[in-house]
Amino acid sequence: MSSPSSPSRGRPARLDKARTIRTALDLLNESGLDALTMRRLADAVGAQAGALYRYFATKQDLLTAMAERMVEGVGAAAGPMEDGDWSEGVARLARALRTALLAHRDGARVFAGTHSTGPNTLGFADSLVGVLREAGFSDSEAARALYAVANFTVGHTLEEQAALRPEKEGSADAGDLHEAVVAGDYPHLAATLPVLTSTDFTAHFEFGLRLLLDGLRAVRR
Amino acid sequence: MSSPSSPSRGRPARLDKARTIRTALDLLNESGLDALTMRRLADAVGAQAGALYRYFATKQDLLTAMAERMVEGVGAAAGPMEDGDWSEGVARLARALRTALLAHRDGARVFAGTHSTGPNTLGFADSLVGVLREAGFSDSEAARALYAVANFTVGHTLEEQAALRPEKEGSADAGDLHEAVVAGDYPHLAATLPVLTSTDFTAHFEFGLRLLLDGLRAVRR
DNA sequence: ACCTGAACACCGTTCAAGT
DNA sequence: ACCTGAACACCGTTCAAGT
Repeated sequence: MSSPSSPSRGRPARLDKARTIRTALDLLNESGLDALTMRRLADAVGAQAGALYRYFATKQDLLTAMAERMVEGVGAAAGPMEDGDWSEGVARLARALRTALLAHRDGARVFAGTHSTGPNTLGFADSLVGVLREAGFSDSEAARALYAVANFTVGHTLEEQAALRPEKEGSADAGDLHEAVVAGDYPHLAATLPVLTSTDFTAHFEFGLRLLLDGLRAVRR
Repeated sequence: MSSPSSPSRGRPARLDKARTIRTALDLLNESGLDALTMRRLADAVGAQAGALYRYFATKQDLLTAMAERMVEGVGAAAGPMEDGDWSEGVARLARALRTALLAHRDGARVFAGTHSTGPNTLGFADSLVGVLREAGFSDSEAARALYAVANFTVGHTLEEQAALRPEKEGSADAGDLHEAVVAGDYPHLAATLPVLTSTDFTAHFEFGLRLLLDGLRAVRR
């Protein structure tokens, strides 16, 4: 029933999977994904790097477990769906996903780089598809809408966290964009530069989300 | 006028930036992003790893140059915009971006991980914003639509290339998803499983793109 | 001016050996 | 059963020295 260890005799296992994942997420928040190494995680958890491989076959495995834990609870964000405002239900789920990813430094990068099939990730997907199916959308419309909303949300949050990252000498930021647009021949970008370099990412996200929801309204006829 | 080198006397520079980028993209196609190391690239180009740093300050710099080169020409995809079908213009640009990313192994990953302010990237952005502004959209609508379309397209293609990647023992694929959905309690995912595990990514992409375009139609009143 | 050679400070992963 | 210690085969990056 329990794996990889039962609470049997012998040493009581100084390492356990859940605590290791929590520590890894703390480390992520403190130092970012690039600084999250198996050696540093082992240090933080009080063990040697090799010991981590008893619980995670690879680093990718660890990252998948972190991604799964990051989206805990987002599937419940649709709320009680009695009144049946499907578009508000979808919006709430999309916002909850973005919020969950934003809650951890480089959260979107971790999530985009993994493919969890755990209950949190699948629970989110099931909720979103469920809201749409119960609103009368076909199976294929609902499934494809899930992908559209999820891919937009992850793509957006990837950009958002990249833009908010402390620019470490040479990595392009909003200032570079401004410079390049002014220097080059981009009349339309120049005209829209204030919006393009705006840091109101919530407004950008809500605009894209509205496009998708209005598009879904049009699909339903 | 020329940097970092003028065609002066001395050795004629066995390395040059453009050729190095081309070789890097070839290497990417052959072996994927994880196998693209400065040492292997140096090998392929007939030099020592350290020599690459005369042309690229960091590996991130190289990746940015690769991303910029990958999207060469996508800004011209809107076509001659006399007739003024803005939605077809936007659609063509989005499709051209996806196609350009798909043309290189891990193309979306490289693109998502960088922020080029080069002429190809900005040319694409200027074209997309231009199509919308000339169709009567406001500056902020056009700018935000650019982000929505680009973030969706990159997010989608990231997923598409991840799904198509050769599954190397343990990385989740469509089979794992099927298994997890059937094993767990996900009624809506179970019902839509055939669509969810479909590999017709063009259909998925076109559906999401249509949502965005229909949403934009609704915005314009 | 351009590149080599060699080093520095790391990585992820494996596995015999200890307890 | 669980973990350590040490190794293996790498990394990105720097920089004196050569030509």
